Formats: sequence, C-alpha cells, structure tokens
Amino acid sequence: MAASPPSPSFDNQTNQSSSSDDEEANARLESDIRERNEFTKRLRKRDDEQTKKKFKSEPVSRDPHRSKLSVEELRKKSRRVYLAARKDKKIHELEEELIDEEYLFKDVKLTKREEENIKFKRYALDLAHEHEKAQQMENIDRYHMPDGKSDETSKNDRYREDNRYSDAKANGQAGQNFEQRKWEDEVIHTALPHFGSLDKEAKSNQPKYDYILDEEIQFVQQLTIPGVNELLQYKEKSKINEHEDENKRKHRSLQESRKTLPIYRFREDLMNAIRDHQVLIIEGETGSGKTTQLTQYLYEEGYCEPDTENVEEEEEEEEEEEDYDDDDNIKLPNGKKKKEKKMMMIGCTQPRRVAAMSVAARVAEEMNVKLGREVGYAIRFEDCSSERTIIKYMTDGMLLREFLSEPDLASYSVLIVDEAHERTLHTDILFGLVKDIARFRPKLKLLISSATLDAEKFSQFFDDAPIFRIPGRRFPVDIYYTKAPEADYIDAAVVTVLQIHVTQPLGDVLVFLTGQEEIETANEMLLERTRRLGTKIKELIILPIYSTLPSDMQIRIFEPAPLGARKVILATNIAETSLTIDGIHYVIDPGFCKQKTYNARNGMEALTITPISKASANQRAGRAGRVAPGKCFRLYTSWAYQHELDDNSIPEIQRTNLGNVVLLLKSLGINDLVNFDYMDPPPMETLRLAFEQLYALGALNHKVELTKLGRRMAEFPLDPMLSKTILASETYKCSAEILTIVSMLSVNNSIFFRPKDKTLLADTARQGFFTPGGDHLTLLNVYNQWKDTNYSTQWCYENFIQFRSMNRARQVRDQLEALMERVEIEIQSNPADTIGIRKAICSGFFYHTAKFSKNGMYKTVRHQQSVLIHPNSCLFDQIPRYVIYFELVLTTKEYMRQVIEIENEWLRETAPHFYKTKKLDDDNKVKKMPKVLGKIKAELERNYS
DNA sequence: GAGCACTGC
Repeated sequence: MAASPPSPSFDNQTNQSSSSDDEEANARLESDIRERNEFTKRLRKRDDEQTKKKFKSEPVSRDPHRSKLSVEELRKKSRRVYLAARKDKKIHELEEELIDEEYLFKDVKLTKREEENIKFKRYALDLAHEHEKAQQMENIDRYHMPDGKSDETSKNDRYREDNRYSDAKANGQAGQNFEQRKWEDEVIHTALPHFGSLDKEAKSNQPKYDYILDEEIQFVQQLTIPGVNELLQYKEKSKINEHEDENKRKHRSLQESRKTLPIYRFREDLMNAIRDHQVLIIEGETGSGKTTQLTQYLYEEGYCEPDTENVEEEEEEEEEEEDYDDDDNIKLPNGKKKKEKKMMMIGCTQPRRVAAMSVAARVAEEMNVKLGREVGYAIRFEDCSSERTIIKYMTDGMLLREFLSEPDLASYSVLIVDEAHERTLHTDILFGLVKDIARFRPKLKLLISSATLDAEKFSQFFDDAPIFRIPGRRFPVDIYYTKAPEADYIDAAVVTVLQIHVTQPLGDVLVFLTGQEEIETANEMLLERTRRLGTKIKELIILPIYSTLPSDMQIRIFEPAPLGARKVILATNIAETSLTIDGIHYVIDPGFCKQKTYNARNGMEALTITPISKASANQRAGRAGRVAPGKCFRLYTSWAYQHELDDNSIPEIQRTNLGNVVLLLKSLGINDLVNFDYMDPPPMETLRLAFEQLYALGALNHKVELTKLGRRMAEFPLDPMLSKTILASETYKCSAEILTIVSMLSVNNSIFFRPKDKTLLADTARQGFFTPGGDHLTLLNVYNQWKDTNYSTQWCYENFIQFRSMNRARQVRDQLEALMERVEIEIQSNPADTIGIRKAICSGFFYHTAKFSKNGMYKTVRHQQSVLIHPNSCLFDQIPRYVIYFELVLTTKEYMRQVIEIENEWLRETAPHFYKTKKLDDDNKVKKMPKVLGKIKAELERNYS
C-alpha cells in the first residue's frame, strides 16, 4: 500500500513518464472537480448568502474563489513532483542569491519592497535549513496540534494567532471573517487557534507547514458532547467456582455484565413507571442497554403471565407435550416455565433486520435459552419464533403485517417500539395503530423508545405520556466547525483526513460521504496525495464502504489497522445507523446525504443530495466516541449548524409513495385515512394519488371501500400495481413468469454489475440478455438463465450479474410463491407467450402508460409528463408507439426505467374502466375519475388547509 | 448515453 516517494531526480526516465501519468490523472480530476464545484456551489448557495449577510464587512465570500482556487491549485500540484525534486537546487540558488544581493546592494538604498523581499528570502532559507536539520533527527514532533491547554506551544500559538489579527488589520484588508474569528476565539476559551496551519493568506508565508500539506482547513472547537461513562461502576469481581461448568460460568458472567449497564440502576423506578402508566416514552441514549434489558425486566416482573381471565377459560386444554427438558437449557432465570401458549408476549420492534436478529440472539444467551424458543425474532423471509416464544423481536414492518391476522394484537401484553426517532414509514404507521388499540386494551403496555431531541414530541402524540430518561454510556466527543464554509466538501474532507493523519494521535477516521461515486473520488484523491507524500507520513489504509459493495470488500473495514498505521473509512450513511465500526476516534462530517424524494404530482422519484439534520449530525458525531474520547470535524460553520440544519430529518411518510400502506390500512378496516392519527401527516397529494391508483386498479370501489380484489392484493408485501399484476397473471396463465418478473423488479435496479474498469465488457454482457418486447422480459431471461445454472455464483460473476441481488430476488420469489396459495392462484408457466405476460403487466401498470409524441419525447397518459426511455433500457434505440414503464426517475433527465412495448388495444382490454373506448385506432383517453375521488380530494384539502 | 443514500414488507 505504501507507495515509494517520487524519485528526486527529474531527468530520470521513469519519473518523466510518471509525471505525465500524473498530469493525465490530474486532468481527469480537474474536470471531475469542476463539475462537482458547479454542483456544490448550487447546494451551498444558501449557505453563501447567509454567510455574506453575516459578514457584511466582507463583500465577497470565500467560496466563489475556492472553486477557482482548487483548479489552480491542482495545476500547481501537477508540478509538485517536479518542484520537490528541485528543492535542493532551489535552496542552493537561494543561498547564492542572498550572498549576491547582500554584496551588490550593500551600499544602495533599497525600496521597502525590495528590503522585504530580501528579508523574506532569508526567512525562507532559515526555515529550509531548520527543516533539514529536523529531518535528520529522529522522533522529533514537528507537527504539533495545539490542544488549547496552556502549555508552552499553545501560548506560542496564541501569540501567533493574535499577530494574525493585527496583521490583517494593518494590511487594511480585514481578514476573512475577521470579526467572527476574533469573537469566536474570545467567547470560546477552548478555541483551537489553528488546526494545523494558519489561514490562506498566512499560509503562503509559512512554507514550513506547506511542505507536508498542500492546503489546510481551519476549524474552531465549539463544544464537547459530554460523555456518560459508568463503565465498571457496578462490576463485581466474579468468583470462579471450579465446580461450575463452562455453560454456567458463562451465564453467570453474562448476568454480571447485565448489572453494569446504565439501565440497571433505574430498573426499579422504570418498572414502577411502567406499572403506573399505560404509555411511557423512554428516552434512552445509545449504550444504555434498553433494547436488551427492558424485555427481560418486563418478563421478570411477570408481564408474560397469562391473562387471568383467559387462563380460566383455557384451563382444561392445559396439556402439551414436554420436549422441554431434553436440552441443556432447562429453566428460565427465575425458574419460571412457559407452560402453554396462553403466555403473553413482549414484542419489541426494530427498524432493521440485523438488529432484530442480533438483539434476540443476545437476549436468548443472557436468559440461557435457545434462540427461537422463549426468545425469538421475526423478519421477512425468516420467522425464528415458536408457540412458546414470550419475548419477540421483530422488524417494524413485520408487526404491521401481524395486524392483518390479529388486529388487536391480543397475544402481546407489552409492545416496545424501539428506535422510534428514526421515524421509518412502518414505525409511523404503528404509532397510530398501537395508540388506537391501547385505548380499548387498558392492560396493554406501550413503550416508545427514542433517542434524545424527539421525546417531547412523542409524549405529546401519546396524550402527554410521561418521559423516562436513561443515560447512555459513551465518551465525550469534541466538535470542531470550519471557520468558513467549504465549497468543495470532498476536497475539504480529503484535506482534513490528511491533517488528522499528520497532526493527530493514532485512531481511525470515519468520513461520511453521500454515495459510491463520491467515495471513489475521495479514495483516488487520498491515494494520490498519500503517494506523493510517500514515507513522510505513516501508513494510511483507505477503505470504502457502501451497501452495494461486494461483501468481501465490506468485511475489510472491520479488520484492525496494522501497528502504526491508520484506517480511513469512507462511508455512506450506512455507517450512521446500520453498522458500527469500532476503533473510530475521528469523524469527518461534510453535512450532506442523499435523500429520496417522491413527487406525487407526476409520480416521479429523485435522489438528491441534501443537508443532513441536526439529529443526523449528532448521530454521526457520536460515532467517534464509542471506544474512547473522540473528535468530530464538521465541514460547515457553527452558524450553519445552528441556523440551516433542520432539527430532524423529514419522516419517511412524507416523502414516499403510500400505495401499499393505504391498501394495508384499508384492509385493517381503517376507512378514514384522512383523519388517521398521524404523528406527521403525509402530503395530501400523496394520499390522493394512492387513492386514485387503488381505485383505478379496482382495489377500492366507488364508495372507496376495499373490494375483494383489494383484499387479495393486500396479501402481498408489494406495491399495489405489482400485486395487481400477479393477480392478473391468472387470467393469462403465466403466473410463474410474472412472479419472476415481479421479484426481479423489486430488487432495486441492482441486477447488472458494472465495474469502472470493465464497463465495455459489462455493457456487452448486459446487452446479451436483451429480449424483444422490453426490459421486463429481459429480467425474466436473466433469472431463467441463472436458474438453469442451478443458481450459480460463478455464472453471475462471468455475466456481470450481481449475485447478491439475484439471491434476494430468489428469496422474494419464494415468498411470493408461498403467498399464491393464500390467494388461490395456481402456478402456471407459459414462457413462450410474451404477449400474455405483457398483458398481465398491462393489467397492473396501465396507469403507467406513455405515448410517443410529436416532440420526440414520450408523454405519460395520466399526467402529460414528458419523459424519455432510460438509456439502459433495451428499448432505448427503438421507438414503440405505446410503452408501459415500471417507474419514473428524475436524474439528469426525466426517465422511464424498465419499459415494455404494448399495443393500444391491450389498454382497453385490461383496463376498460380506466380508458375510454372509442374507435380502435383512436388514441386512448383517460376516463374521468368518479366523483367520490373528488370528494376525497375536497376532504383532503379541508384537512390540510 | 447514464449513474443506484439507506431501510423494510
């Protein structure tokens, strides 16, 4: 990994070629950066304007310069190798120049400028000599980062800082953000005079610092998130009993470690609060132990005991086979046994599958029972629970589905909605549902567990339920902000990584970027710059992580860095909540993430880079304090944090298609979705579109009631249009093919693998699968070929197909196939009948029809939106008159993704209620929606005004 | 000729 430093000799052959390589790479980088600058400029426009307002004395903000600057600097950098090689030569020249000048101008009156020039030259020469000396001495700490405490160096730094103020004043060009800087330094006593170096103007006079780092960013420490560390406070030394067997010893130590968790101290108070209140908001910080302990405490308090009224009824049936004692794990901790299925359950929801699984496993271990028995979990594709399960962890969506079979959730005595602050779509819907059932089930306990900031809001929603606060366990994290906004946050992040690497003690760095592309760019930049620095710096191991990265690459981030080296992890949002990496001491947070937006007016989705929320920023910062005190460097100003970031992210319910949720709620008998108890209501347009689509699909009738068809559609965990397609496949006797297509469509566009260095091969492979008729049939073709190889991994690899996605499609298909029994549809295969297959798709997606129009684009029939066929589609270079698309996405243009060609008449055949019937070759006109929908619209408008 | 944050059923 450590590249050798550039050869000092410029004449050297290899060096020349490598420098031309460098130039090429730089040119690429340059154009990349130019584009990015344009982009980020737009994003930061608001930031700029605010900054301008704030610093009125400074008419031009730094940002517009910066973007230009980085290009200029890149040019400089491309010559850096060359310059480095000339260092010795230059020093020598400088020496001679000085001697000459002193000799020549000995008796001449020099201008002030000339004098300064000579003075500067001597200063530079002195520095260079000093630097060389320092380099010869080993273990000298040249790059010191002041820590703000009053040691010798800090004083010096402070002095230098003050000089900078007066310099700026003297020059009459009140330095960038001068007032602000001074103010901040005065107000914040812990201010960091400079992180690495001084500012831009000062930097040019500081060749000593410039030598290692090309550019540096200034940070100011604003505050420290205090740590809460109760580690070991309750730890008791375990006495090892030699007669204890391994299992018992392990169990004992587990029990002891349970007592060290912060929540343990609050057990009694907590249980009292739960006893006294039906609904309790638990504000528990990460590491408090609430997720694993709460369920166990509740169990130990007897919340699983059968409902007494029920037990009397069921007493006669109390007979069950006892295959219970044939295991090592015989008894539950306090000797209670679960006797029959009338024991009540404690349910705990998690937003993520892995969390549900791993927490359940941990609790099973702590309770010394087998996972899947008393303690179990339920996630899609995998139900690891049984009749005797009393503590059940599950994903939020899973509990939502349970409402379908048990609308009052009678088998639960306690429901815990964990990680409620994440506000997933399913959690939000659950809020309304559980609040409702709590009203007529007074014995049901409801615990809403959330991180900070939100608790008050949850309390309000649940009729002012009391809030119980449990501290967490974490280390303090120092927060640093930049002094001025950074225009190019990738460049800024890269520079900060190097600053940390050069000035800070060892400890891994986590950088949050928005996507794969940014991660790859940052990776290349870091590689290039560390290569250039060569052995002057310690080894830096750069590791990318994002969800579509192959698993073997993902695992690498968990390997500890070798001795003396530092890991830098370039991550997407995946590292914010979904996975935890130990050993992170430094977090770099540029303050952006990608967010999906849904436009209900035309049904178009887009993925846009948006500023994160304060809650997100704090979550990210917290990642630095898991194992030791950490530092978080935010690449935005403290002012921006205070004034420009929202407190919380927009909840999912407000930015997603609600078709499936509306259908689910309808089938739960909730008729009035407009007045449903939302914590934050979805946009009116989204609800209206959902109603309209469900009506068009025949899932709702003219009275907006669920139809028989709608009830069958609700069985599938899919978008209503996909469910309808499946149900329609019965008519065309091609359910097997449709199941495959639907499964392939529901794994998000990640079937084809396209590595950067093999784009041509990958594209050829993809085109090889193209099937006449459209992309759906292409997907079917891919799946069937894969199936013919007996689901081979090798085949995927050879054909540039993502194995992980295929496997997922297979799982989805298996689940859907199982559900076919419930809706009583036979699995029939008719692969040759591509018309039948397309007609079935038409029955579900007639709503997504687009017609080629005169202006060379397509127009969607419903919203008259101009769209294009996506360049990845097999129909890209064809112009079918009518097409049906799976989805609309806004990227560089408005595109239809996954497209099939259809015939005009199919629309009237499959959706006669939707399309007006006229003469055969006449254009199909969309029928007017019935009055009921108009009424809904009116009601919606009333409610949302 | 484009470009896929992350989940979940």
